[in-house]
Amino acid sequence: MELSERKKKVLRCVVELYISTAEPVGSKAVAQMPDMKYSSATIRNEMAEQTTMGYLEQPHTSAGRVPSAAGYRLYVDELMAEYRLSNDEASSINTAIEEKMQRVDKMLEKVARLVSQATQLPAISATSRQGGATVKRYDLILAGENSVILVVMLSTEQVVNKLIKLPLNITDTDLKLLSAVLNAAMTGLHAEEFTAELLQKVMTSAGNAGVLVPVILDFVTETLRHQAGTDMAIAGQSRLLGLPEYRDVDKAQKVLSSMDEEALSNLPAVMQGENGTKVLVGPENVAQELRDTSVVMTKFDIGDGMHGVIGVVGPTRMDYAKVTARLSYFAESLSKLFNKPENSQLPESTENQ
Amino acid sequence: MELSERKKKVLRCVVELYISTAEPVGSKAVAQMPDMKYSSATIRNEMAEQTTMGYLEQPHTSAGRVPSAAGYRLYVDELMAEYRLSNDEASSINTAIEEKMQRVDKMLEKVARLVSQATQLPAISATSRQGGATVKRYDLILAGENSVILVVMLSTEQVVNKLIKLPLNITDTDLKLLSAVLNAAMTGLHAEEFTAELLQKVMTSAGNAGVLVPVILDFVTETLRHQAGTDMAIAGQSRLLGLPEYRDVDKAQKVLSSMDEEALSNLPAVMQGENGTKVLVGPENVAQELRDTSVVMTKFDIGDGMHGVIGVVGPTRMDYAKVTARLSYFAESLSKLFNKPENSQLPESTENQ
DNA sequence: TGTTAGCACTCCTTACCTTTGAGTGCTAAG
DNA sequence: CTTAGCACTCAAAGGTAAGGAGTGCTAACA
Repeated sequence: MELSERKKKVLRCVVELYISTAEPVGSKAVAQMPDMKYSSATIRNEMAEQTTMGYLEQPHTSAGRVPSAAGYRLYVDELMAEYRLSNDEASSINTAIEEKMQRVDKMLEKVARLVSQATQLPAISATSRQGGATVKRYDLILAGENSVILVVMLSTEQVVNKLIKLPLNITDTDLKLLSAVLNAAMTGLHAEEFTAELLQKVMTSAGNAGVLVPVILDFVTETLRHQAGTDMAIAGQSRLLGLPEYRDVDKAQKVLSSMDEEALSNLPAVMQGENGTKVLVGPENVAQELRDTSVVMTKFDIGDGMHGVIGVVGPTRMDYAKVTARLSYFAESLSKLFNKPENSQLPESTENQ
Repeated sequence: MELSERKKKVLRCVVELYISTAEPVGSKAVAQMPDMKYSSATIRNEMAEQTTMGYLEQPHTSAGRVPSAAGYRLYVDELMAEYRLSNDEASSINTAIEEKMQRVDKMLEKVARLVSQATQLPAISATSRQGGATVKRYDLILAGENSVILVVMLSTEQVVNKLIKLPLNITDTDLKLLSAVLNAAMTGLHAEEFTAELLQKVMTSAGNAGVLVPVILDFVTETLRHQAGTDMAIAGQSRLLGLPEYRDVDKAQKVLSSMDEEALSNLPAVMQGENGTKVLVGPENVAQELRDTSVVMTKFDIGDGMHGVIGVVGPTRMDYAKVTARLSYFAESLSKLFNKPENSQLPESTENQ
């Protein structure tokens, strides 16, 4: 069933007025909108009808209307005007990403912080991967008398290292052998393939430096397992408190602590398969605590089957157009960044001086 | 000037009652405390006197008394009974630390989370170092056709790495030369000593692989600066909202956002030199936003001139005895953990891409 | 038939007033 | 020096009234 043009227009006005004022919207206010050609009485009828249809709600008889979850849904799906980022916004996002992404190990944290800044809402960023990573190569560097640096390159092009202290002296030749053995026997394997038998086999053939094998294996499996899991960061939680709907401390606390906990760590799972930007309006959230909170999230590509998710949490009354636009742009820029490694840091900025 | 025994006893009662009830304390309530041998009238006089002395405050004429900052100070310094952790508490902290500290790069985050759990307050954990780190050695590993792994070992024995993609082919010999040049010219330097002239000099003498120098230099300075600076994590912010003093959303927001921002990143600086556990009561905090919030923090040792700080943020009315006891125990346990090197569970490792 | 002006009605919000009671300071007696 | 007694203070709680934004409905109008 399609709604009439007028219905759509009115609903859209109500949603947008409510988004910007956070107060129930009266027929008069709608009538006063620039290109609204109807009187408040007509709009009153319209709104009454839409209330029975379930798109609007009335807090009490003599109050204005507030969009229902269904109303928001319709708005997001059909009525929302595409928000086009200004060049300023776009380039400020780009330069922010560019500046902050120096250290990848803090990546998630920084992304979350940036997204939160851009949207003025609490933000979450997370990574997850479909399959498991494997090891691509091992290198061993003798560093001083009795320590060796293990450098491991993963199939994801990520490089991790570990400093290992040696109880006894091991020569460079020993390390060369060990390294050769490792690269021959222990590459291309998933976390669960590092078995005790493999350990035995590698240890015996690694000769003198074989004592290092258990430590190395421990480290590698731990790393791979960690890779497979989900890592996440949260930023800007305090922004929630600035919003009128969270003047109610209990409400705010529920939302914030469900962010703190794992309640939202299924965020990447929700995005499984999906592409583009996903909006969960209020009750569409599974978690009970988020019943009157909306979540907007989007995926970005890290390459090699790995992807990340960024999302924000806010009141159902949030500026979906702006938020989705900014989030998508972020995701796009991040994807570019990660998939263009030669270009050391810069995602192609649309139109930057 | 020493206070009389009776004065101390009364003050202590007031503080402890207020800590547990969050309501202004009346003379009657104090008189009813188990070992209080005076009538409410006597205590009334006592409290009136302590009010003029500045240890107590009266929200309004007909209300009970609330400890002032000076009152808390006195309590913390002299009156507070040492809280002894039960075996249960101690061992649960220990097992928590042991279980969670698998990966060092997430260490801060996990410590913060644990501390927050143990104290039921928002917690911060941070690391900082006294001097600045320097680079001890560079290694370059050719990894595939057109990428090279830079491995940098710092004076702190920390190892960091970065994968660099090459636009043109560079031979192993080129890298050997570059590596030699780097190790000769760019070790032992602090972040601020990496000047433009140095860059020029190294670039010219590095021959073919000289193009890599700017990237390397960028990475290294950023890393050193990062080392010198403070790294920190926050957890459990939402717990603040459960406390009656932060029912006022504006107040809560001020505190939370000053945690989010750098306002508290001077936390390690505050601990500079100091040892043991430090309590900052309300206005003793420099930051304006924290005027009616207390901070308790303590240092722990990571070894190699590096130390960490853990702290919690809460209302001036907080259970100082419990909180300081738990915090100290945490710090102690962490110090032990970090200074037991054969316990190989804690590699100093850094991930990079 | 769709649109609009008018109007009575609803009911939340705000302000103001009163009551209540916990807690005080002071005084006088023990 | 301590304590009982008492008048006083003032925030908190509750109740009432005025104000006003917004509605639904009806009737007139294009």
